[in-house]
Amino acid sequence: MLSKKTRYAFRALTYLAENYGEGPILISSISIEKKIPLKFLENILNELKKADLLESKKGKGGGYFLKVSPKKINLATVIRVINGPIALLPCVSLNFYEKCDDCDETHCGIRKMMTITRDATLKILEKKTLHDIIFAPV
Amino acid sequence: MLSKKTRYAFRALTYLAENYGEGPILISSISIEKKIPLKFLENILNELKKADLLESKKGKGGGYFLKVSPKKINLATVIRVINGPIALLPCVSLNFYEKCDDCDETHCGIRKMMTITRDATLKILEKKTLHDIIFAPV
DNA sequence: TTAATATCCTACCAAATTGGTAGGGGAATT
DNA sequence: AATTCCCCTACCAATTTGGTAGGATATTAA
Repeated sequence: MLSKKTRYAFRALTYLAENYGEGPILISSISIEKKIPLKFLENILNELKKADLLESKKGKGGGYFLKVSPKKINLATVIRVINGPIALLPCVSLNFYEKCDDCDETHCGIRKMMTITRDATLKILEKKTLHDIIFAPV
Repeated sequence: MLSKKTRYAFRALTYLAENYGEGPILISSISIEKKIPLKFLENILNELKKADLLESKKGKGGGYFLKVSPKKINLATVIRVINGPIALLPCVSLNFYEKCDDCDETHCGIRKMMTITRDATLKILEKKTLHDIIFAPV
């Protein structure tokens, strides 16, 4: 399951995507509009910025805004930044790989099944973007 | 990510699947063979039994064994019993549904994307069984 | 140049979850 | 009756999660 933090991240990003191209948005606006605790949100937006998804501007007229178009930010990227691995096992993760002890990976059947699962999941999450969230058909 | 407990469960079930039809297997055998802490394993097997995946026999010659064929136990079932929901959000879960506050579900774009993701994941996890883990091709 | 504005950074904290351990009770088999 | 083995309850330490608090730092406008 995605953490509450990740859900906050998606809601904040959705808001920024809806206002893409309209200049910086205040943290406090996002906080109020999307009902996310302000200081917690600060942290989240900062992480997204360090991951190069957002840019920020300080001082009056400042705030946060998407660094690239909503069509170029896919869901897998967001999840990896805030939530962590997408794969169900560390030994199957592409971005957070960890060897499992007591397991010959080339012959591990569990690993094979989880690899297939990961690929199916990624096929969706890497294709869908913030744009798809906003303009999802009813 | 799957918990360590779930990984233990899969390893224990794999072992039982390999010995399917050969009578009860001792907890202690599984514990030693698969290197799982004995008392922790007791707990896991008991949960799997309550979920109707295993049967047990007490007294001498007793132990645990699969209730049905390895081909009839799919991975989604195991994960749900030990790990919990498969969906990435509670409001998208089929077996552990919870309403999310401040969210009109019929219009929530995030929810739509997570539903698609869930379906793609389930398509694999509900089709693959313990049998597939054992006889996965190299 | 100074005041106002807004992000950034560090530290702390409570509650929940995870991954166990300990010890005995009770049922079945020989 | 003795043994074997499953079953149940309680406890515990470490980690993660979901925050809060307070100030430092950068930018802009007057």
